[in-house]
Amino acid sequence: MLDINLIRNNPEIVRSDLEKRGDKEKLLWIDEILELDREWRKLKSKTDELRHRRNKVALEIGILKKEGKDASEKIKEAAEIPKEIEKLEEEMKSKREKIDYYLKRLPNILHESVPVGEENVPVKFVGEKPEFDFELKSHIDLVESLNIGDFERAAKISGSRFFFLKGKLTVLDLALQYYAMEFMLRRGYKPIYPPYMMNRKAYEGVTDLRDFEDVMYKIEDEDLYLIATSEHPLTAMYMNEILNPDDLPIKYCGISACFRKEAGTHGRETKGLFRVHQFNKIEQIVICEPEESWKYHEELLKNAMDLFESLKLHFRVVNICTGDIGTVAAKKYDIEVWMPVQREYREVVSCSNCTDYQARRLNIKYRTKEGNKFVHTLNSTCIATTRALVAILENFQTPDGSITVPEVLRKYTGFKKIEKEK
RNA sequence: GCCGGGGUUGCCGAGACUGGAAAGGCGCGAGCCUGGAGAGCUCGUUCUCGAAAGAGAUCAAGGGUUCAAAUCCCUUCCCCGGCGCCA
Repeated sequence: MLDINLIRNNPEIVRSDLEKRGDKEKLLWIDEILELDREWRKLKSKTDELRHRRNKVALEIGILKKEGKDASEKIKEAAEIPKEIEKLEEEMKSKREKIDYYLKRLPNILHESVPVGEENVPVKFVGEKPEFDFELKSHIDLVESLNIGDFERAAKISGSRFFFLKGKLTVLDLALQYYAMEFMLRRGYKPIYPPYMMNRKAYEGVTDLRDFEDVMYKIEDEDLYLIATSEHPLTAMYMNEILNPDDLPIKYCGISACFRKEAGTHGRETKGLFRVHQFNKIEQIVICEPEESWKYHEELLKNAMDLFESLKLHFRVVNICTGDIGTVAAKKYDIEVWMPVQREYREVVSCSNCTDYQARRLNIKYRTKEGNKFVHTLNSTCIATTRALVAILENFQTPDGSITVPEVLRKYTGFKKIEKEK
């Protein structure tokens, strides 16, 4: 959420940001917000005046009664005021609701380095594109031929985009999680398990409202939603708190399953592990003072890059453009791993600096000499196991159809190779 | 799920029965004092509107009663204790 004061005092900043995004609809909102805000403030000073009078009279009644004098005149006067207040309050409420509607939907102010347009800009390439002298199998074919997973039966009981992992592939998934957790632990990030469900109020603080409908699974008859990523509970956990600056930065390594509806992607990649309704993810979270957030944004990216480099996967980093960035992040990097079967770079990591956008919605502040200020929140994938598994299966396959386990994971799997299982 | 006790400002904590200006302490900040430090004293320490003076809001959340609610009534959430159920 944006600061209403920013729109009041520097509407041109907000306008030029929306122009950069090419969002003509929301551009029109600014004047409307300013007008509603003017009206709201007028009503506020009127109602405050009425309240002031009511409070004064009520106090006088108290004094008269204490002295044993007749207060019926004053009581009659005071009884009239609440009706007037109520009328004005209704008007104020409707203005406020309209302002909030717009405010909640206005996107964050972008960092100046965000590329304008529909093209993400590659900023870094790591490793070499691998060459293969045999015919490659897709990860789906590999899973099925090695009997290390089952898509058909998962579809039978749960629907498409669900999966069973079996045997050594299950072990590999857990090995990735443990390896990533330990990797982050060594870099000073505290491992943490969040609740897998969260209520609506907390959810609205962390996510884009349109995503909310397309992505979230709702629990029937409960005010609860399955988390789409541990970023959400781990950021929302400090809702309505004022943090001690000595406790900052907070660095977490979230470990959880993630649940996503993937509405609006019918027909695209309905089978396999790439786009699924449920997967495991190790996430990086930083909550820090505003002055430090750009430093930590680079740190989060570095952590994820180092991890993928240690797995010996070839990837590139892209700076996400205005057309793709969404409403919450001020700047976002993706890591895209080379998938040799599709001959494409595909997203495996998303690394965002949300600046004070989530903090303002969630009301998370920290104490400073100049008063309480909003913190900055950042998040990045460390590893989402299913997409990493796709990359590993396709990049580490051998001519005989087996899979070589990446060196760094062997200590956790206890085996070097995945061959056809019974 | 049932019974009982709770939720007050950054933290602790009084006020509730009997409605009438959110006590006191700690922490933090500014100032006075000091050769310096400490102690002591004074002021400040949430949000909103306002150029300011000032005003309003705020006692878990929401509603009700009342001229007036932290205080009385209702609903919901959360915490603690006991009982029940349970991997």
